[in-house]
Parts: sequence; structure tokens; C-alpha cells
Amino acid sequence: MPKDTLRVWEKRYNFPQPGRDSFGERIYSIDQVEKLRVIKRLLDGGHRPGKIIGLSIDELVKLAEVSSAGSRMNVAPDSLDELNSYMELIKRHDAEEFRQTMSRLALTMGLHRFVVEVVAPMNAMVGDAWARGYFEIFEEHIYTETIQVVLRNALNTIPSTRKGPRVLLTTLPNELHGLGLLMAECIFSMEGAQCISLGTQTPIYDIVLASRAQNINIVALSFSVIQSSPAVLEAVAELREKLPPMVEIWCGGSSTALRKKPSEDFVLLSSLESISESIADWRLRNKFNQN
Amino acid sequence: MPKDTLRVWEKRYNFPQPGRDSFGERIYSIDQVEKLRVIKRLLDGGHRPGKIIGLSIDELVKLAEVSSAGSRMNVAPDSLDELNSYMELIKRHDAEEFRQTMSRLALTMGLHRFVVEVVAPMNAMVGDAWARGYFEIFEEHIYTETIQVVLRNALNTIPSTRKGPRVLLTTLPNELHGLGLLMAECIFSMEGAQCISLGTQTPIYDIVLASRAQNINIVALSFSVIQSSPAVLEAVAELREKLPPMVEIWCGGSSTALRKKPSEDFVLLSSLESISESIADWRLRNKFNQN
DNA sequence: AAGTCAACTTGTCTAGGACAAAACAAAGAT
DNA sequence: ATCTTTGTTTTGTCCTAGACAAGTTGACTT
Repeated sequence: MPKDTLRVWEKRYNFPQPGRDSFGERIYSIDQVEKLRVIKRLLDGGHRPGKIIGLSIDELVKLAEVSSAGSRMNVAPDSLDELNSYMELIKRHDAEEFRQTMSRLALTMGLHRFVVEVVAPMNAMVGDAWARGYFEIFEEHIYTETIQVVLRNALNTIPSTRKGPRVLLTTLPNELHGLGLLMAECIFSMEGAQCISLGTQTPIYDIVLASRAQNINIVALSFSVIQSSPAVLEAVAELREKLPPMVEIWCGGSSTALRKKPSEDFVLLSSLESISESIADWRLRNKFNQN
Repeated sequence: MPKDTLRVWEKRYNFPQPGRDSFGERIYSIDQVEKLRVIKRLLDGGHRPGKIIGLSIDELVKLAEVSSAGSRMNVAPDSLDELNSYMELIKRHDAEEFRQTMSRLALTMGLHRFVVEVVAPMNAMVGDAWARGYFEIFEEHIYTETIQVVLRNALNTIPSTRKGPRVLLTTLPNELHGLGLLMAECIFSMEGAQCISLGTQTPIYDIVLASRAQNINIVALSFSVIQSSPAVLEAVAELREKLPPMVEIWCGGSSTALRKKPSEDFVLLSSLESISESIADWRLRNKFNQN
């Protein structure tokens, strides 16, 4: 959370009101940090500072529950119990058991369904649990690390191909959520695409360079909620301008900015499932000039 | 590079002197950014801003070459040619070939030697090449991602054990260099330790919680050069204080801060090889109370 | 050669102010 | 009734300028 923002909130809304140490520097109490965490979460969800910053921590948590309920709608109620039982494994700190369970699930369900039906909703649940203080940071870390190991392991078993579209996966600077990227890579690979991942935080200019050097057909970008709307759209527009017209830009993730208005600049991947459709679509469009 | 620092440099050393856009906001030219990159690298190497900031870009690059020569000394000259040929693969953008070469090497050399004799020196070379502008950011990303895939893949093949020390691997906040952590995890695992990685950037308090929850014997921290000396030592001291005395802290990485003076707070892993020795040492010390 | 202290260097915090752009609300047009 | 347009408020980030603790250097002393 930017320092400037905290300072200006302090002046405008009288929150947070940090104590001062012996040198006059701000010290934020645990309570304040906790409240800030929930506020941050709500802001990502579209609320406005002026409206919510005065509320008590309890009211904020209640608001957060209402807001997050919507994102969980698309999960079948009976599988929710199942997902919760996996969350319990982490909470019980049975990391090894959790890893084995996830590996097994990935094998039995198939990677595609595992990513869409287990990992995606669990991400949301873990994020929620963390914001509300149910989860410690280290538990979230263990979750992320475990899922990463399982997904990368699964990726290794997919035979590489030379036929599908060449897809460059990355995120823009300031976006360091690598798990979303990895999930996308799984789906893309399952659809027979040739994936080249750059990891997170690639500057626009370097995406252009990389797509040229690697003969890329599709640049796939992942966004989490963190980014401010205009910055995202502006960056994508800039990338579109600098990229050859034949190279497509596909954007996915939970960022609300992308969904606002349809743009000619990029293909919107509204969900993980839509990757499959978009790939099929791309194949139709490019069936002649494909090698 | 912190905004405050850039501003105060501007006032004190008259560099950088950014242009201004129509709103009076700073715009840094490519040249300035490039010079800043080299300066940053030199600062990490122990130089002082006041001494080097006035030098021209050429003089700075020369200085950087002298400084980095030392770190490459411990590589046999004939294997240097070999390493350079791998670098060429990346520069030629033959990512697939590079990946296969690395996988093959890891198998033939064995993971331990691969990490120590190939990955570690190549990390330094890539960092160098990048700072001098030989490497684009995206090439560095491809390198990092590829090595990560190879190492994680290799890690998967190591059978897990229930006998060795339980090691928690992570970095402190502000340290997001994940590759060093992964390399350490490889060595630890080869030595029969039970590794639990939290990924990068775990707050001190959460390291304590995690080590309790996971029954940890050793907390292993990885440091790159980026961190300022006192902050690192202070953080380790704080961790030492909050951790039960039986849990050991082992620190490794290229940070110069650690090497300054021996401390009772932690075990210094001066190189990747010393992990093996320290593990053997630990086993001796704990052969009675081990399960 | 090694320890001590003063002077210098350096990064990061403080304060308050300004302002563009996003978000909202209300009035107007199709 | 829904969509566009306009004016108003909200909000984040940048600006200037100054202060100061901690780190480093170098001369002096033992």
C-alpha cells in the first residue's frame, strides 16, 4: 500500500492514525493493519475509500463476505464441502497430505478440470480467508507453493508439440501473481499450444522483443485484481500498438478493468474455460497459413 | 530504485537530470536509465554513490568489469567456454535447445554438480550481461524460467525421506530472488533433508509460525546482493530472538552483509557446497535426539 | 598495527500542497 | 425507459524542501 496514499488518507479520513516512535516516524498498530487489509480487499472489489473507510472492522468484514459471495456462485454447492476439506488440510498444517491430495486430484480429474474446478475456486477461497485473518501469510505461501509444484509437475507430463499456436505467457510490470499465469499455461498446453512463459513482470518493450525472437502468434497476459483500471487498459493499448498486427493479445484474469468495455485491442478470456474456445477459434482462422 | 533516492541524487550530484513532461513530471531518458542500471550494480558491489555517480557510462562499465571479474575466478577457465556456449543459446533465442541442454546436463552431471558448477556461475554471468546491456530483460526472464523448470523437474525425481532434518526455506520480505532459493532446495534435498519451501518474501513472524507448525529443525534463508547490510542483520537477529533456540538459522547467498562478522545468531553458508558440510555437521550434533 | 572519535555521506522519512484523471450524479437527448 | 453528455466530487500520485539517524571514512592516538 503506497506510502503517499496512507498519508493522504490520514489527513482526509482521519484513518489510519498511526502512533509515532521516538523519532517521530509512523507506527501502525496491528488493528490498523488488519483494517487496512480488509479495506484493500474491498477496494479491489470496487468499493470506494470515502464510503467504507469510516466503517468499523466488523462492518467491513461483513461487507467483504457479501462481495465475495458472488464470486463463489459458480461453484457447485456439494463440491464446496470438498474444497473446504482441502482448506482444512492446510489449516491443520498437513502440507504433505495436502500435496499428495492435490497430485492425486490432478491425475484423476485431469489437469483441465483440476485447474478449473479446484485450483481456481480455491485461490479465491484462500485469498478470502487471508483477508479475513483466518489464514496466516505462511499458510497462504504453503498453499501457493504446493499448487505450483503440482501444476509444474503436471505440465512436465504433457508432451510438447510443434503444431499449435506459439503462445507467450507473462504479466505486465507490477503484477506478480504467478499462479494465474501457471494455470493459464496448463490450459494452453492441454489445448496443444506451444507455451513460452516469461514469468511475471515483463516490460512492454520486452514482450515485443520476445514475441519477435520466439515467433509468437499469441501474447497471453494475466491480470489479478490489484491493478488500477486505466493503467491496465493503457498498457495493453500500448502493447497492441507496438506489436505486429498478426500477433494477437489475449487477456485473462480477475481484473475488472478488462471487462468494462469490449476492445479491439485484445481478446478477452472471461474465464479459464474460454481459453479452449478461443484456441479452437484461432485454429479455424489460421488453418491455412499454419505450418 | 526508490523515488526518494533519485530525487536526492538529482539535488546532490546533479544526476540524473530528467526532462519534464507537460505536467512537470520527471521523464528519464534511456541513457539515464542505462547509467542508473550500471550504478545500481556497482552499489550492490560495495561502491559508494558519491564516488562513481559522476563517472561516464564507459568508465562505469569498465569498473563493473573489474568488480565482477573477482566473482568469476572460481570457475575453471575451460568450463567458462562451455558456459559461454550455453549463454549463446539464449542469445540466439533457441529456448527449446537451451532447455534440453540444461536438462541433459542436470542428468549427466548429477543435480548437485549441475547446480554448483553450471547454474550458480551462469546466474552471475546473466546478471552481468544484463547490467551491461548485452542481455535484454526478456532473455533474462527466459533464462530464469528455464532453469526453474529444470530444477523443479529434477527436484521431483528425488524420493522424499522421513529421516533428515526438516528444513524451512524462504527469503525475507523485499527479497524476491526465487532462483537462489530453488538452488538451495536442490542441494538440501540431495543431502536427504526434508524441505518445506515457502517461496519468497515471508515476514519474520510468519517464519516463526511456520517453523512451529511444520516442526522445523533448520530455517534456511537466501539473500541476494540487493539488501542493505544493517537491515539484513537486524532482521536475522529479530528472527533469532523469536525462534526457539533449538531451531537453527542458516543463511546463504551472495549478500556481502552476512560475511562481515561472524555472528552467533546464524550459521553462514558461504557457498552452495558448504550446505553439504553443514548438514553432515548437523547430523553429527543431532544423532541422538533424531527420530 | 589496532582502537577512538569527529566529520562527512547517504538513504529515507517528515510536512503540506497541487492537480489530473476516475467516479459519480444530474440533466438532457434519443 | 435507456443512453449520452455535462458538471462536480473524489482520489491517488506527484511535487518541493528540509531534517536526521545510521553508515562510512580518515586522521589521530595508544
